[in-house]
Amino acid sequence: MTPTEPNFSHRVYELVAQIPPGRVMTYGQLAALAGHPRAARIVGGIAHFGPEDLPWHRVVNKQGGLAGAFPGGRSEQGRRLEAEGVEVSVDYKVKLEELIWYPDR
DNA sequence: CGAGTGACCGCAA
DNA sequence: ATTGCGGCCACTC
Repeated sequence: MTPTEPNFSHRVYELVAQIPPGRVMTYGQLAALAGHPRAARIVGGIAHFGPEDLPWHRVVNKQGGLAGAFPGGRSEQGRRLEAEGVEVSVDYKVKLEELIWYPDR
C-alpha cells in the first residue's frame, strides 16, 4: 500500500512547502500536524539537514523568534520574512497571533 | 549496527 | 515571572 509515506520528516517537508508567503508556523505546530506533538525537536533537526527548496525561514518557534538568529545579529532568514511582508521585531520576533498559519485550507 | 546531536516544546517547582 | 529537566524522531559519523 504506499500509505502516503509515513515519514515524519517527509510530512514536515510537505507542510513547510505549503506554507504561503507572509505566514509562519511553529515547530510544535508542524510536529503536531505531522503526528508527533512532542517531536518539535525533530523538525529543527531535519530542518538543518532539510532541503533548501523549502521555506524554512517561515518556520519559527513558539516564542515567535527565528531559529538560528539572535537579537543584535542580522540574519538573512529574518530579512527574508520582511521581504515577504512579515513585520519582524528588533528581537526577531513576529506576531504569531497574526502570522501563524494553520493548514486548514 | 551503535551512539550522539539537533534551528524545540511542555510541565513542574 | 523565571529556571531546569525530560521527551521524541530523524539524520550523521
